[in-house]
Order: sequence, then C-alpha cells, then structure tokens
Amino acid sequence: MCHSIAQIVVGLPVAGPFDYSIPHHLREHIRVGSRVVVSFRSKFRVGFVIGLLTETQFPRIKPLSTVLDNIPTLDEHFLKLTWDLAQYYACSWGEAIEVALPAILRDKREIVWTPQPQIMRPTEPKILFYQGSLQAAAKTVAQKLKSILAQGGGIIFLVPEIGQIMVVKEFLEKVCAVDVCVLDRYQGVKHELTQWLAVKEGRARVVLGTRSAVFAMMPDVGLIVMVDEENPSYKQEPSPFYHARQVALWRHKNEQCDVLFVSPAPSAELWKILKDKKVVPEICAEKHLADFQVIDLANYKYQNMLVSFPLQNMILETLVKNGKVLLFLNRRGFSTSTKCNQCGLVLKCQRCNTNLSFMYSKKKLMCHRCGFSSDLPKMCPQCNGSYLRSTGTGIEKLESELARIYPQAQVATFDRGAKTFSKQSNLMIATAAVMPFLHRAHFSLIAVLDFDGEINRIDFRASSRVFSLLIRLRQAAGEKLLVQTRSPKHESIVAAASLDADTFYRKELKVRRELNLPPYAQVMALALRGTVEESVLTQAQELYEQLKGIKGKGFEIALPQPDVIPKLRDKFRYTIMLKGKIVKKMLAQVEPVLSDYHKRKGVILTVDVNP
DNA sequence: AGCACGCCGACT
DNA sequence: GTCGGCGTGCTC
Repeated sequence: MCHSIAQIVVGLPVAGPFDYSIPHHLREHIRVGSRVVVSFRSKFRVGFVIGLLTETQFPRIKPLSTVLDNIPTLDEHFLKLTWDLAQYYACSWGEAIEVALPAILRDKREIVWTPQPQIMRPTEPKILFYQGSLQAAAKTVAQKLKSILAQGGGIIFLVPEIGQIMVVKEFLEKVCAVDVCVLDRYQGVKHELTQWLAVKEGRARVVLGTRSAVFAMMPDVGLIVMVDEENPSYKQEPSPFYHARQVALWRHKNEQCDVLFVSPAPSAELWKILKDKKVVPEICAEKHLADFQVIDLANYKYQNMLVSFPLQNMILETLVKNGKVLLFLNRRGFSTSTKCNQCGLVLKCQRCNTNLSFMYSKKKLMCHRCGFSSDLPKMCPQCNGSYLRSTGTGIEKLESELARIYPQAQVATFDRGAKTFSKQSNLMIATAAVMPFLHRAHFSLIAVLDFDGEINRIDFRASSRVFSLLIRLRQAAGEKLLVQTRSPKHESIVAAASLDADTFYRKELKVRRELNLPPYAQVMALALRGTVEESVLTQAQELYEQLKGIKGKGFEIALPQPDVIPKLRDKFRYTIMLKGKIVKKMLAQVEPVLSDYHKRKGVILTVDVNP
C-alpha cells in the first residue's frame, strides 16, 4: 500500500517514464496525477506522476524534490486524454501533458485547490451538427446549452480565433445567464490561473476559448461546442500537432460528453465522420442570404485590371446607394515584386528565397514569410542601376487606384497587423485576415477579386477551403457576393452558388476516396529541415530508402518532396508523405527508424499526423 | 530538448 | 604537447 517509487514523465521528447524514490514525508501526499519537481539530468524541472510502485528495476534512483499540488492536478480523464494524444500524434506523454496544460502549470508553481462534489449525469453521449453560421444557429444552440446546464453538465465552447471571443462571450452570457470563463493565453498569468482554477474546481459552468481550451479540466463536461470546425487554427502548428476536433471526439468517448459542431461548411473530414456516425445535420437557415454572382475573367482578357468593368460599375452603384463594399484580395502590401530594369535582378529575401513585397504604409520592403524588412534600396544591389520597378498588385496599390477611380469613397485596407477596423470607410480592401472581423461591419457588396491562386493550390483541401470561404463571405454580404475567376465551373464555386453542400461533399469525398486521400487514408508528414540543402535532401532520401525497406508495411510512401515553402528562415524543407489505414500501425512500424534519425547532423525531423 | 563524454585539428 | 570542435548517447 505504501508506495515508495513514483513513475514520472517530463515535457521533453524522451519516452520515459522515469522512476524516482518518494521521500517519506511526501508519501501521504503524492498521488497519480500530482505535479512534482524532480532533478532530471541534474536540472530541476516539473514532472508528472503517472504511476506509483513499490519497487524499481533501476539500481540508482534519485528522490523527487517536492510535490506541487495539494490534490493531484491531473485527473484520470486528463491522463487518458494526453496518453491518447501522445500515441496518436507521436510525441512523449510528458509533451502531450504540457500542451494540454496552461503555461503556469508547466512551471514550478504550487497550487492549492478545493474540489467540489461531482454529480453523475447518466447520459447517452451524442454528436450533433448544426449546419449554419453561429448567428443562424444561435437559437438552437441556446436551447442545447440551457438543457445541458439544467442537467448539471458543464460546457466547453470553442471558437477558432481570439478575435471572436468577446462577441461570443456576450452571446453566451445572455443565453446561459452565468459568468463565462474565458481560458485565454493572452490575458496575463495571474488571470489565467484564477480562471483555470475556477474550471478545475467545477465553479465555472461555461468555458470559452480557442484551440487549447478543448483540454479544459472541467470535472463534469456535458458538452463541447466547436464553432467553424474547418478553420485551420484548430490544428496546433508547432509539435505536438494535435487537432482540437480529434481531442473533442476523444473526450466524447472517454467522458461521455456531447459534441456539437456548428458550421455552415465544415471540413470534408468532419462531414465523413458525421455520415459514418449517422448524425443528421440540423439545418439552420440564414436570415438573409446574399445573391451570388460569378464574373468569368476569361471574358475580360484585354483588361489588365484587378477590378473588371462590371464590378467597377457595381461598386459605384453600391456606393451611390450609401452601401459599403468589401474587396477581398489575399495579397498584402503595395507591390509583390521589385525588379531592376537594367540587370533584371528581382529583390528576394535571403532567408526564404521569396520575393520581397513593398509595404507602402511602412515604406519598407518586407518578406511575408519571415517578417524580414528593409528599406527600399535607391540603387540595384547587383549592378548599381538606378531604376527599380515594382510590379504586382497588393491591397495597398489597389487602395490608391480605387481612391482615384472613386474620389467620393473612403477607401481603407485591412490585413494581418491591422489594429483597427475602420468604421467610416465604405470601400475596404482586405486580405483573409479580415474573416474574424466580418460581423463588425455590414457590407452590401463583397467581391473576391482574384481567387484562382486559392483554387489552384496544390493542396487536396483547397477545394473544401474555398467552398467554406465563399459560404462565409456570402453570409457576411448584405446583398451580393461576387467572385471574379477564370474557373467559374469549379466545384467549390458552383456549390457556393447553389448552396448545395450535400452535393459538394459527396463529390469532394468521392475524389478523396479515388485518390486515397484523407479521410479515407491517414497521412503522416515526415518533415525534414536544415540549413544545408544538400544534407537535408540526402538525409530525406536515406530515410525514404529505410522506410521503403520495411517488410510488410501497412503504408504507402512517396519520394521526398520540397515543401510548399521550400525555404523558410534559412532552413530548407523537404517532406516525406506516408499514407496508410491506421495511424497506430504506421507509427509502430515507422518509429524505430525515426528514432535513429532524430539526432542526425543539422537536420530536424518532425512528425505531423494528419496535417 | 539539453548536457556530458569522447575522439581529431590549430594554438601558447 | 593542450583547447575545443560537435557527433553520439543518455536522462530514473
């Protein structure tokens, strides 16, 4: 009964667990799930107790130093959840625990908390899907929230972007008539801890947050709501690359909570999950739905402008009627390339090998990949020629052109880094960064200027992403959404016009099935990056050969490919893609080979499951 | 990840 | 002859 050994994991990419002896005075106190301080490799760091033993097979063990929690912070569900995460996303258990924990609890901070008695709710957990925007689904969502609260269950409410939190908070407080606890990493450490404790102790009944809030340690979750599941920010970027949807579904299974997805156009992956689980979408019709019009740019070949004549007229008509216009162009800055007229040199970012854009607002050249910026040189750095010409139109250049065409208009731009949402402007040109702010202004006319780049991306999710974006823009538009394109017959555009989501997903999933792409296959991206391109490539090729040689392998493997971004911040990037049926099996086969490669000279290897 | 141990080049 | 490069291996 009296355990003298604790099995501990730490937030490092090392497998573990590691055994430590428990000093006598801590034996009463320590439990599975306690946070402790241990000397690991002669450094003190936070560890997590995942097991208690009476003996160890290690001849020389160290004692653990302190126990940080009065009552173990990590409960059984949390441990199971992070274990699943580590298995699926190929990271250590300790790393999984640390992503799932707020930053303060990864630190050696002691906490004292008081649990509240938990009510057992006998329920049959459900997965639900309200097909529509949150606004359209508001009433239905409100009913669901109230019924969960009435049963005594807690609610975790996820939104993709921080920008949405305040509006949604107001909505939730109105509907639920309780304080909404915002779990948010940007509001300061003290605030974060208070909020987190309120959740842990079961005092907070409604928790709101972005991706990481899916881990909120609410003792009796009744419902997890995930708004706009297709938003890529639900996928964690630096390793461990978990997806909040996956985590929510694990919690559904383990903690018997309902999961509700609210989105007018979810990912094809979710659509299939819902189909398989026989979830019938509850369609939430939008109050007003804008017209949809496509302008085939093939008919305006002679015209070298981003704004076609029909659109120009429509903008004018809207402005005359005191309407607001939003033009959507996913290109920041003024110009997208600067070239010497004499020797033809194009100014590039040394670290990323991409063209530098000129930012008129800052009077600087800028790399949109790494953020590098420099002054515009007076002379060509190669031949000293004095004629540097900038080409390519970004939102800033368009702004100046439109200000000339429509002198009566208040033209403004909006991009990542824009702090204010100009209210008096009636002609706004914006990049995709405007999406979370669309509800703040009412645009009669929204026009997508040049979408072909998005449509023709070499990314199997491009189609689905364009569909979601168009649906979203259409909902935001007061009267009309207009799309200029050279691919007017593209599935995503046709579907956004007809609003026929069923057909869109049916076709999209058919393509995915035929090409054996997710969700029909599980993919694993083995990303290699390093400063010397040659060694990255040879390492990648060696790894490829080794993986190819695995006997009876349950996966397909593709040759190493340069990434979509082949060079970023001085690092060359190659990826090897694996496709298989079951992630667990693939990982089991691949992992021994990978562990060999993790420590190779100058090349960093990361594993992204279902990127 | 980080840190120690270990075997080969330019320095007082 | 040593100082130190970073390749390899381990962390209870």
